[in-house]
Amino acid sequence: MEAAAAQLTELRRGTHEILLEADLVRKLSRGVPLRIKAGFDPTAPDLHLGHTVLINKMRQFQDLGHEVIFLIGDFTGMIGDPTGKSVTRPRLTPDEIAANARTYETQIYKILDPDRTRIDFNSRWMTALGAAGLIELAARYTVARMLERDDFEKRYKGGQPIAVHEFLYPLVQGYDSVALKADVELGGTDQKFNLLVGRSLQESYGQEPQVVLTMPLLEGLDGVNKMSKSLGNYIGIHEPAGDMFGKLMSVSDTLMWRYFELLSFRKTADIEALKSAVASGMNPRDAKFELGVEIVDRFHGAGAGPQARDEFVRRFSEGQLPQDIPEVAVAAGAGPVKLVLVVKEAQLAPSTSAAGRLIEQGGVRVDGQKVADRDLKLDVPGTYLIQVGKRGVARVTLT
RNA sequence: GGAGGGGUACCCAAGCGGCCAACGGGAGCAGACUGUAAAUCUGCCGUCUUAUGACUUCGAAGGUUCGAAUCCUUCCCCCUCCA
Repeated sequence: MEAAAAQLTELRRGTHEILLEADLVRKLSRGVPLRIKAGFDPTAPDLHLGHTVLINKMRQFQDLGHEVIFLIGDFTGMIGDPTGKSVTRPRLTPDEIAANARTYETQIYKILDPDRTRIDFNSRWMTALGAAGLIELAARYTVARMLERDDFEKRYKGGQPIAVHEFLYPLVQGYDSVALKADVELGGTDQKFNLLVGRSLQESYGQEPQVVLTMPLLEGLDGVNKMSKSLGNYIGIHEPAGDMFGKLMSVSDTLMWRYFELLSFRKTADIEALKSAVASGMNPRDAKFELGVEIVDRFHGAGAGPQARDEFVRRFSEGQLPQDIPEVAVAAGAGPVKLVLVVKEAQLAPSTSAAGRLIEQGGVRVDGQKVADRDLKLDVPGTYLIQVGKRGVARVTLT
């Protein structure tokens, strides 16, 4: 195992905050593998790159020789992390939880080492704790300290309701650390309060308090908002290699470095070298290529990255047609059909009106020829190569 | 319980009897420029296979009117203040 100082340098990368860093150094110096804990929602996982920031950090701990616990909060899921908006969630059935856990596995093992990952569920100890245990747990924290959490504080001062059970969320999450004897707990910056409760509860139960390490929320493709599904500015880890690569390429040069920092497994020094190469004339696009290749390789297997890059160059830099052109059959009936209808039927536009607009704007090509006439009709039967915008292509056969 | 404000297209937000398919901004899409960068500029941004046309849309349902997102009635939902 590497020296504590060397480990710390890597661990600091991309990290928002480490509390307390001195504690971490002390723990690392013992040369014994540490227990790293991070909690996840039991609801159906559909991870995007934003989520992987935290998982990457877990991976980093693994690479440094530590033990990682991927904790699924099936018990806390009943409470729902308090936001003031969310209502208590219905309990998932054991089958649903098991299914979600399996989905998690297929996703996280693209990043984590299965041999050094433990998946656990907090219902394991929370159910056993019972009502009496819960009361005992609740006795270890005060309302005043609970109200330090800023959304509680805001709601309390603002006269918004806070249900009593909402206080249980941080307590249960903290108790997980007690049950697991966690050395370090990872979480997003928004988790800071909950993570700190864990520290305090561990002390109360006579344990050495965990180190809290928070990771920033990754900016989405727009570079402004956090990456999230609802904002549509995300890259899902299940997306096809081509889409994944393309989306990474569309990221701004500034954001690219942020992605390198939080998503790449390259050494920090490598990234610095790349940065100075770009500063002295390297095409930023080529640096971005490297990022894209690394990420696509990770989620689609070695080799998929270079392939996606080559296809990207062929397709967009050289303007050639893609390797695989979807074949679409459209039943057109008798006589010539309007192109707008064909475009709609081939799912290249949501409606004929939209297809018409696209034609007017010069966004539609048939067999490579730009179409100018909105009312253009195609002969039936026949096969046509139809292109819409930069991305939409299909070989459409009319019958 | 009392007083008041509001619900408009993906989001924010004008409109308050006809000129409204509905101002403006954001997002999105297409085009130009490029490294499919970003930024910028231009255009589009309800639907409909026959379109100076029809149909659907302004919380819901009714009503008044030649004509309503705009007026009236009832209902549903949000928010603010007082108790």
